[in-house]
Amino acid sequence: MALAEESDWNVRAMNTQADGQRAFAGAPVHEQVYQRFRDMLLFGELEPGQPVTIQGLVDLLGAGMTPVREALRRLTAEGALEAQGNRRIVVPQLSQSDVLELTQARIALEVPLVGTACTKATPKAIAHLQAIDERLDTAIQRGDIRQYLVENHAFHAALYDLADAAIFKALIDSLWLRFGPSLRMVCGQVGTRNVPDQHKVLLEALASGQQEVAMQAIREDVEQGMALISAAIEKA
Amino acid sequence: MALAEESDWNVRAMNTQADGQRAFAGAPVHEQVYQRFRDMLLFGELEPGQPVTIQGLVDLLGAGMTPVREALRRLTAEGALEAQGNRRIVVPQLSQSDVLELTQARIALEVPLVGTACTKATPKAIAHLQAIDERLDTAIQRGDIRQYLVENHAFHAALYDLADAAIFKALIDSLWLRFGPSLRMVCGQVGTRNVPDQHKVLLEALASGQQEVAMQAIREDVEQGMALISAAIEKA
DNA sequence: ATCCTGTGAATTTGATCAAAATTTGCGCGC
DNA sequence: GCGCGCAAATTTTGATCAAATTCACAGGAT
Repeated sequence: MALAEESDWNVRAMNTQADGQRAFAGAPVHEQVYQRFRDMLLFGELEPGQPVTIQGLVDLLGAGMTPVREALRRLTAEGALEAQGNRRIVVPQLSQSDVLELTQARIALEVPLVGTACTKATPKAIAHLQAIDERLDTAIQRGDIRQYLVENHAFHAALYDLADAAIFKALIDSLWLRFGPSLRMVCGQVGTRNVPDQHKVLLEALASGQQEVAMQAIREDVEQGMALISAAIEKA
Repeated sequence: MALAEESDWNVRAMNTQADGQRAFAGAPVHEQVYQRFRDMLLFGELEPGQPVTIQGLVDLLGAGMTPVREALRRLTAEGALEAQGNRRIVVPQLSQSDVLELTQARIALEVPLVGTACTKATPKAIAHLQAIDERLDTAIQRGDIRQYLVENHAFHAALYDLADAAIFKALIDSLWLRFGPSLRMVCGQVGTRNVPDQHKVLLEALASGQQEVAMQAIREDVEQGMALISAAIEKA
């Protein structure tokens, strides 16, 4: 399995140390496994079609079987993983119609959410978004695919947080998990340099409160991004 | 303590089990637990705010701990249950802003999906929907709240199945799970007789291929239904 | 081609450990 | 003498694990 092998992730060791107040020190193991695997899906460390075995994760992360099970079940419920009827779990492979449907769903949810975000944007929040976008540009110039994916996700996440709409956010997160694994294919074929985005337009519209412009910008951002995925699938 | 209430729904649960869900006989236990609890949420057998304990389900469903855990983890991932930071799980209580957001999300997803369904509706499928709607009316006339909820859900599920859009369907299912527990409050206060619906308009529009009319009908159906929930919450 | 069987993984259970909530009990002030 | 609050003990529940069981698939024998 192609899972990254930096797992000095022995949870037990960390917990038996001083009862640390660190980021995930107190969190349940199943939560840690979930977060870790979720990042791997979102940031291109797993390939579509790749089988995911419970045993594999148990061995790799040094965690017990039950927490791994729960994390996988949770990800399956979110559509991030696909349970084939027969006890097998795989990273989903998107068909062209899947991509089309994902595009429509993203537009249906993200466009109105940006509309809401536009009415609640503060100068401070906009500055935060700009800072993320600058790091995003830096990652592109360096050709750092992984960092690009991280910052791009952070940008959208921060944007949607503005709207203060937990339910929309959860639905959108679910969608991102579905196409996350396909992004690596895109970057592998297109390269990060040619990735277009509407972030600059969006930021200006947010700053000046032009709701319609912002909504059109996110719509195009979504369409462009998903079109890249569609093209990448076509070639493969 | 909430033991009284818990034993209440648990008893009901055992009764429904005795009635026999042979359809899931061969399915894994965690799947069966999931289906059962999901039905309980959707069809008003659980109250918002009610605590859900793992061990309670273990004892009363006679299942092991791991399958129950997995089912609950899955339901929390779908937003059907709420994990309070401290290891406790409860049936979520919707605030007014939650209801508003749910309404917007339902409209954002269900309206376009009905648009798609409209282009794919066959006479046979429409007849099926009409059959469900008739059973729904019968349930209303008999004042059978549970059956009304079942048929209403079946109607919408069959409608969305027409569109053949698995991702939209999954997102919408997630939303239904969120407001399911609140429906009982609605029926308890309003009674089933006064529940309005746009199903007749919708069916005619489907049959004649009037896409815009169908979309407007589902929009109003959603708005009316959610308005009832909003009103019920206001009184409580 | 069908059936049998071996292998490996998923599923499930019961036990064990840890954390949270509840109750208990004691000292203190009124 | 009578509550009141805080802290320790109890008890309930959740989290985790290791072992036993079940299941699906692959290869070989009939």
